[in-house]
Amino acid sequence: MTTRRDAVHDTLRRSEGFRSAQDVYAEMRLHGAKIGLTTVYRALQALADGGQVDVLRTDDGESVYRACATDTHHHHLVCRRCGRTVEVAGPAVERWAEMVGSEHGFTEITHTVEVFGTCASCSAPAKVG
Amino acid sequence: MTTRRDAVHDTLRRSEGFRSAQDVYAEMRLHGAKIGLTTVYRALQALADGGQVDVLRTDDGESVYRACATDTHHHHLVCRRCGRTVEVAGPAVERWAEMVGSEHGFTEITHTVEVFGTCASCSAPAKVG
DNA sequence: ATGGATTTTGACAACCGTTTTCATTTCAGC
DNA sequence: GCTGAAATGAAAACGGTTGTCAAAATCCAT
Ligand SMILES: [Zn+2]
Ligand SMILES: [Zn+2]
Ligand SMILES: [Zn+2]
Ligand SMILES: [Zn+2]
Repeated sequence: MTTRRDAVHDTLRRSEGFRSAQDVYAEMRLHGAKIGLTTVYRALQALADGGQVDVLRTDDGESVYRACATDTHHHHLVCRRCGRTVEVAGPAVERWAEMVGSEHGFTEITHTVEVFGTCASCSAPAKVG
Repeated sequence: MTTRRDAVHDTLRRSEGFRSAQDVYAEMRLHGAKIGLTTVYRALQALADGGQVDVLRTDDGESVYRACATDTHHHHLVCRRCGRTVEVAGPAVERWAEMVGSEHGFTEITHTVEVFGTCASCSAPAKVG
């Protein structure tokens, strides 16, 4: 059954931003979960395949996962400092991608769109003393 | 000296789409170039750092490089079958990304946008006989 | 419950793209 | 030519991920 998969999913849901497999694994172990790294990888893959979590690649090639609140197509605005993530819709972008694709004779058009920035609390001046 | 770097850059310029380091290395060796894989990696990194080539990550985590015609900010429409790539501008997307970021209090906003599809010649029915 | 087939698990090893290391080669300036 | 700095590349190390396979858990018909 899917006890482990659910545990992984739960850990992800409790997280604010995108998390790596090793990340998730470490936290689960910290909290006393009895699970192996391999299983975490498998669970995350399965969840991603089933569309229950979103995946993206960090600049250094790590896959990171997130259990998003909405199950409809959306994109992410993520703080490059703390990882805080907000789900954003972009109807204009969806249309633009479709158009740009078909304009050049391409079909079965898909796209990846991610927005990065420094969130308000991270760009606040560091408090001294 | 930039002899090797130039050679790598040239190989890239002669290519239609995005190429991996190992890809570029293999082709250069095929054509008799005396160069090591390490140097190809270093050259590609340097070119990417200098903004002379664009980089993106394939789904399986490989970095691929392309010498684009324009040196201004742009995005790519790439055929997921043959790799044919066309550079596209998206003023609307640029504005949307900025807006979505500042709306949520984010600063120093950047974005990644890639469009994939099947190009006209790849979606043409396979010729039989 | 019981035994056996089936699935899930996880320690460990293999994989693969990339980076580091470091000894050698190349090059610029003298 | 000589010398120090920079570039090169073979080989080893690295790190995230995937494959292997035997053990453990689960299911199911009896
Ligand atoms: Zn932040
Ligand atoms: Zn979209
Ligand atoms: Zn094509
Ligand atoms: Zn842009």
